[in-house]
Amino acid sequence: MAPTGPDRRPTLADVAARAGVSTALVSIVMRDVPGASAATRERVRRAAEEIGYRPDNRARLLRSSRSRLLGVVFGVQHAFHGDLVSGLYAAAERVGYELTLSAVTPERDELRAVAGLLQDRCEALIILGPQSGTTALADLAARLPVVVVARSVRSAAVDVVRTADDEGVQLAVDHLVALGHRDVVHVDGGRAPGAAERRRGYRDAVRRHCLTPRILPGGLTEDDGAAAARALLAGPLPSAVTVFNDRCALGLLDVLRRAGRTVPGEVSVTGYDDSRIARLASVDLTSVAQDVEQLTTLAVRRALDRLDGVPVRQREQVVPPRLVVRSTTAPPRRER
Amino acid sequence: MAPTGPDRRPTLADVAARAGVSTALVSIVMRDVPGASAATRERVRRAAEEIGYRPDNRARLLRSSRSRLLGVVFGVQHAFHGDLVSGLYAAAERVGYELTLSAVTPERDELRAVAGLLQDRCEALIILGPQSGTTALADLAARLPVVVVARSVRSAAVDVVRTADDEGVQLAVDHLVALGHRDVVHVDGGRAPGAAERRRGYRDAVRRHCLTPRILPGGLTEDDGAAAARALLAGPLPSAVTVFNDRCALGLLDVLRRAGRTVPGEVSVTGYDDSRIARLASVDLTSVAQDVEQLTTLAVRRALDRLDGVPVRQREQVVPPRLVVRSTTAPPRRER
DNA sequence: CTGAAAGCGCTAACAG
DNA sequence: CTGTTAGCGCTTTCAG
Repeated sequence: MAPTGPDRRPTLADVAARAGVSTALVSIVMRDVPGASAATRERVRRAAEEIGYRPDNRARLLRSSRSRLLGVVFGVQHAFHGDLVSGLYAAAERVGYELTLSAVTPERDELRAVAGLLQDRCEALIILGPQSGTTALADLAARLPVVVVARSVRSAAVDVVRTADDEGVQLAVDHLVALGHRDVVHVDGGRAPGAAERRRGYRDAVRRHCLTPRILPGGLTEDDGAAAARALLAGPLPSAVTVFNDRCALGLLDVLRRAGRTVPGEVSVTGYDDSRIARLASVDLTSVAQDVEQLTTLAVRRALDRLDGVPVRQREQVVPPRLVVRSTTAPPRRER
Repeated sequence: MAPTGPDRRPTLADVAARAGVSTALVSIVMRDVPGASAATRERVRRAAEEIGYRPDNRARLLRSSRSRLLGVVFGVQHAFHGDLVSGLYAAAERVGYELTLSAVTPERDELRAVAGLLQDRCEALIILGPQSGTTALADLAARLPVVVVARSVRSAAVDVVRTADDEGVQLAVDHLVALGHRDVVHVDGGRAPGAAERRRGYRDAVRRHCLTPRILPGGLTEDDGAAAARALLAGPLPSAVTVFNDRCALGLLDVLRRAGRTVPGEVSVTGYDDSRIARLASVDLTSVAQDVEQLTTLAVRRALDRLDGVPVRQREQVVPPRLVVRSTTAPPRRER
């Protein structure tokens, strides 16, 4: 017996009528722009309050040419994307923009996620670690500014904001070598975003130290790390391992320890992402941190610059990573 | 020197002009509703295609009374919320609704998340594991249908779809007792959504088996589990532990194993959520699974029922959980 | 089956 | 400082 009454949501006109002014005035007051006396302002505000008025975003956006809306495509599974989304909200708010989110799920691919945002008339798109191919992204960028975060894209059409992933792994390797390790293996991320850069960073760093690179296929999940650990256990253990990301490192750690190998006693291990899990007291994984604050701020700024037609020097902005040393790395055990 | 040309996005009118028909016809064709001949349909479609027309959601929503939009509030940190969002997308699509997401982040509270959705003229709200108080939710429900997922709320105003969390822990306890355990401890979730129910389920089950309940304060993160494990290690170890959720169980497992205790040799452990992490080969945690498909389908359906004024029997819909037995539970070691 | 016309709720020019 | 006047792009009567 729900009263399905005529309780239409109050509109600008309702407020105007109640306050005895024109709708335009109400609009001015609601948007906090100059053009109304303090007295009127107060009266309008009260009227709006009394009837529980809330501006209609849709109508507002429809009317104004700029929607002040940024579309964000993110993977609902990726913990790191969660961090990025948090940062993006903050960054967007600082510049007076709103975010509309569109998730990529196992059943909902990037194409669909993007399509939804396009219909919402976002001014620009920020895509986190996209899986789409370069051409698809370029096509998209022909329609509106596209900023890709946390993945490098070889296309002049899209902007990229990413961490210097090669540098990140180099930091890890340098740290291990400084500790005295001479036998450092890398477990990679396969075709995941950033994996190629990290692999390269590893190779460069190892060569620079005149050591022999050895790369094991990994991936981005704990299972991939576990598999890599089993491969590692099949032969003589290296003294240190740099792993593609924290999740993978976790799986690796787990299998290693179950096999009775001590970390960092027999093997030192580094992860990547400085995720919450790495910070856990019980895990306490040495890891490479990405600067979320920086990444998100730059991404939003770049989107706005494109919208404002600000000339842009570098299409790709690379943010330096930071090594967070914890307890999974230590000097190698002396064997003699 | 970006050509800020007059390349306005094509509108209905543009398509109409190109196809030599009226805008109304185009609207009909684009929405796939009856009222146009196959020939016209084809012609309009081609015209739209040629100029790359995309309907403007905002305008569309503004004009039609029903937005066919469901607002979803979720925690960007919670892995389980990610699963729920995936399910909600699918469920909404099946009934011809769209989702608009609004994230709760460390800096963006539920209130803000909800405010954003209200402005977007969602028809109803689906809130995942809300932290808001009952009164706040009730106030909200006075404005539009509110469906709360994965938390029970004592209010006649909002609908609830949740797992029978008490039953879930009971399943775990029954399983452990069946294995022969007589000393089962529960590590709880404090004030987290569902924690009270799980505590109660534990207590009931233990009493039913004529055992003595013992509850340790826990929480929802790995660190909480680690702390609980340390507390546990301070005294004689129980033979089994049911933990509030998988993350917490993970932290507990880790500390236990580092202390040299074997699982499930000395202690059996169960988690809750059947998260990806529990399924990892290297973790392989016995856990209670929530039926995401069911939860999300019911949530969407309930929202629609409210919108359609369908009379509703039970405000709260409770979905049975399922125990997934893995390798962290086994018969207790005989001690004599 | 098709087209003309009237708004949805709001903002942006103006003119008073 | 205030009010009037046009629409934003679309859907929806209602005639033809």
